[in-house]
Amino acid sequence: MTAASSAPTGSDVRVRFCPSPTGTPHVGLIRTALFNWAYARHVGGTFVFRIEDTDPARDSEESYQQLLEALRWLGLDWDEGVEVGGPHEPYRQSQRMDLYADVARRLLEAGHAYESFSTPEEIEARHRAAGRDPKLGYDGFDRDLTEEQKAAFRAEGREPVLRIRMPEEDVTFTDLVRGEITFKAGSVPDFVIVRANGAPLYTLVNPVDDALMGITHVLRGEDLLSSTPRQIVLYRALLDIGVADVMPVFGHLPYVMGEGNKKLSKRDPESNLFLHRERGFVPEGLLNYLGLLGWSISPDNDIFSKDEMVAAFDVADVNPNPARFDLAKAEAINAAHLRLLAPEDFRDRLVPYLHAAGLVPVDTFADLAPEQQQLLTQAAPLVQERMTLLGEAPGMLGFLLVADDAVVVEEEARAALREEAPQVLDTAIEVLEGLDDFSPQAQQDALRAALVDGLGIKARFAFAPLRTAVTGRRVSPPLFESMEILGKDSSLARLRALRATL
RNA sequence: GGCCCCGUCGUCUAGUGGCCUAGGACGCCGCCCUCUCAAGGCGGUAGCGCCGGUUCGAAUCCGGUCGGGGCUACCA
Repeated sequence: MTAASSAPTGSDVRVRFCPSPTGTPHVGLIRTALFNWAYARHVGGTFVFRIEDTDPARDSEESYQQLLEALRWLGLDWDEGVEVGGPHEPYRQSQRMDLYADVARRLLEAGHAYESFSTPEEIEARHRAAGRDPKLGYDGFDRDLTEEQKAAFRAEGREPVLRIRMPEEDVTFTDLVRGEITFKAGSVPDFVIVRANGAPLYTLVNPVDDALMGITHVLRGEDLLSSTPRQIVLYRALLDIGVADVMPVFGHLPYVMGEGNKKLSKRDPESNLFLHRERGFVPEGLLNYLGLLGWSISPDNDIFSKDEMVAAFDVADVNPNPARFDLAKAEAINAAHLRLLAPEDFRDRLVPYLHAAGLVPVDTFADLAPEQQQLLTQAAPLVQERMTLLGEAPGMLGFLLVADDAVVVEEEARAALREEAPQVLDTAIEVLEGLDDFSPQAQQDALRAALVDGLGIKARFAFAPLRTAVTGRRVSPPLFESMEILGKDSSLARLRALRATL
């Protein structure tokens, strides 16, 4: 038995992203969303965003909101689905319960599903009694119960679950990522689609909605690979009773791994999309990195934009082996995108991070006072190619945004001061005081003449004390440009302040 | 245990029988540049899990083996 696979192409392609709203968005989940989105955009198809909230015990509204925010932040727009609507509303499964009840009833009537009264304990007991492995799963005991037997069970107060009858033959399908895959007959037991209390399960609602929404390509995580034969069998039943029109093709995307050799866990902070955002990843950078997990755009380039990815992406090119989430590489990719940003764009994106650190009173550039706007416009270009994450902005630019007497000289910087520091500072103060032109070039010319040529101190040691005095740090934006932005008075005040402590 | 997936530098990958004495990126090391740190430039480090087979020729095809992973719920 082979799944039909005359896969639709071009604008007929319909893919979906259908997360359960549980917990915080996981980078692996987002990678799945990205590949679905990119594929839809690449072929000019439709990207559907559906929510699978059929587990009241685990689903939360907060998590739902986070999913929306995640996709919006990354710019993964959807054509149909929650919030935007579409021809197959509603797009939250919790609002589609009568649909499932109706399909389940028809499946039962058509004989594809049957009522099963066995408890897990009874199933296991039967396996033991027959000398079989008790972990074998459901044994098909209730497949052919008579009406009398069912009535007897009900009389005992039992309510049945609904199970799908698995065929006595192999189930084969062609995976877009992995090629042909066959599950041996008998290896998948009859599975439950509706609980005894009437609540439909994922095994039912996922294929039913895919069918009802006309999904043509199911691109999802590798963890769902083993449930594919059940889906295909159910899909055939849906085709039979007229609920489905086409069998979708499947593509199983490789896992995103964490430390060691295990799936990146939801408990692992690296899996948390928003944590990356807080640390200062830009959407361009994170998206690029996620795109590299299981896919590559070309043999000799790793840096690409969303548009470039859309132009090049095809699921068929996805690599089937698991990919390790490497934060160091992700950050390097992010740094590359930071450098690619237009100067004003980069500058604007700094503001929320400066605000979070309490360095500026508002969180958008437009709301900043004119003086601060001007300062940032001058300073941002000095740090654009020195930063990996936007979250480094407070550390890099903080000294420009605090009062002269609020500069904190870090221990590391003070410890690096050498014995000639007092002399260097005295000389520098004298030289700079006499300067009318406070441009970086003028400062440098004058200071070099006095410190390097005059005192015979190497440039790297001559300027270090000034850097420490002005910025409080051992590492900072270029010194002379920084002093220019601060202005002569402020710069001198800081130089004198450090000198006074030596 | 059963079923299924996966196996190229430390990591992400390119590679679809000869272009591969295996290319790129991150990391790491060295040098250059340099007011710090970056960026940039140059160079280096390091890999086809193993064994058979097919072939004139295999990272690429086949078989086996070993290793890793996932699933095995009235979760999704």
